Amino acid sequence: MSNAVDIRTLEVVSEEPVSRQERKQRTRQALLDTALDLLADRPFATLSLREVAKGAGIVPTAFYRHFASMEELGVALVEEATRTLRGMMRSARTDPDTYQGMISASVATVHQFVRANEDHFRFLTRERYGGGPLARAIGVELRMFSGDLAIDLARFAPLRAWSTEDLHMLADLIVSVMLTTIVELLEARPGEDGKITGTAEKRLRLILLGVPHWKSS
Amino acid sequence: MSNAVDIRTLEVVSEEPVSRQERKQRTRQALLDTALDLLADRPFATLSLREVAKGAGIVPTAFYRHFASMEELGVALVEEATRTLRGMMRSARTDPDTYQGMISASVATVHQFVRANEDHFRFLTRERYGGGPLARAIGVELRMFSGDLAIDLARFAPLRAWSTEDLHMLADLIVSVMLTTIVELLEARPGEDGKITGTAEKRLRLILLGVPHWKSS
DNA sequence: TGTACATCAGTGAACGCGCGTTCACTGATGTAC
DNA sequence: TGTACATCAGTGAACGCGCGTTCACTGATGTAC
Repeated sequence: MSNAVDIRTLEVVSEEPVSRQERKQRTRQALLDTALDLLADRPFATLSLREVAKGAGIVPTAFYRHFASMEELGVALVEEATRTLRGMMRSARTDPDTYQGMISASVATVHQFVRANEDHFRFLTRERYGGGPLARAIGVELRMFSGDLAIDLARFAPLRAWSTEDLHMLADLIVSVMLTTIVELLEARPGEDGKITGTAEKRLRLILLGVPHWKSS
Repeated sequence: MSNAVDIRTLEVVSEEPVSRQERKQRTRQALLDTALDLLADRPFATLSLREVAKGAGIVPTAFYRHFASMEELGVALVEEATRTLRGMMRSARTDPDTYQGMISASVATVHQFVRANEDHFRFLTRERYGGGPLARAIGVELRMFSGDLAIDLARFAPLRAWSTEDLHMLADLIVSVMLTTIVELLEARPGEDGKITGTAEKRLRLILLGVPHWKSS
């Protein structure tokens, strides 16, 4: 857990001069990091401004130098976490030209990103259905994600003839499998990862098996 | 919204004698109903004992005559809501013998149950990923649900040869589509129901199209 | 380079409020005889 | 059927606590000349 005590120690040790702007940015990040830590086992709505400030090593009133409210911090967290999500999407878009290659590569990418950014994914999946403005912001982001995926899918030969609507249906279905997989990975006990990614691949394989036989109506 | 003021009025109007036991049961139900009302737009963790008691028309300290804590009330709510879920499962198990019949009947059942019990389904989907004991209790229930579905699926001719593991994979996939559909229905604007159930049917149809071509490894 | 002033991230006291929980109580319902 | 006692759902005062937010402030960093 990163808090301002650590940061101050670092500042003393490494003698670099730090501008006021940089210090402010570091405190802001400490607030975001503290919130993410606290979110490991509780929903966002239960976080208090005071405990986040305390964790970041500042007095509660100084919180307002960075965010007008906890909700504003929440929005910043959504932005941070969805940056990770977009990174994952970009990383998965290496289009090998077989289904099986695409499936296992995608699942491997999801696995790798989830393990490397558990707190971001936990936050996203937990707040996705939590209601309120954060859930709405995450919903918008996931719909963009799904839209991008639909565009990518349209390039695949077996899907060239599909209507836009059906492509979106397929993309949503794939996203939903991915989200289920992400939640399973986050809830997994150690050593279960292989089983979970294996099941995820099976699910995608089954879905894509139906594609050549699809008729829209 | 039901609260004790209404209840007392009713008691005065309808002159039936009410046993102490019955009165207690009614107050307990008023607490559950109040909580469910408040949960329409907030996660469970943000409810306070005091506001639930107030909504049910009792003083905060009387809350303890019914539940030892808010968490205990939450568990009771999960039980109430999953009773609705099990009712839906039972209702959907009318096994028509074609895929298309099964698909449209199941989706229609889900649609009908969601619209008739929006608050129960909103509670379940919202708390499913909210962390804590409620999320765990709901997770257990959904796994049972999926297990029952796997057993039902095993009776279908095209699935007789499938391994237990693959049947569970398929059942989980179907449950995940159903949950996605439920959330979409709860977030829908008026008039969108047809589009949502249509998409849900397409998703299930695509999945089941793959079934005859499935090979396990 | 040195001085005088402006900026502004962080401080600390103070506020009123709703919270969960304790406790001794009340009075209607239920039971034993 | 009538009386005396037990039960127990709901009451109301009181507590200490953490909350978000206000305000005037401090003192290091930044800027103008």
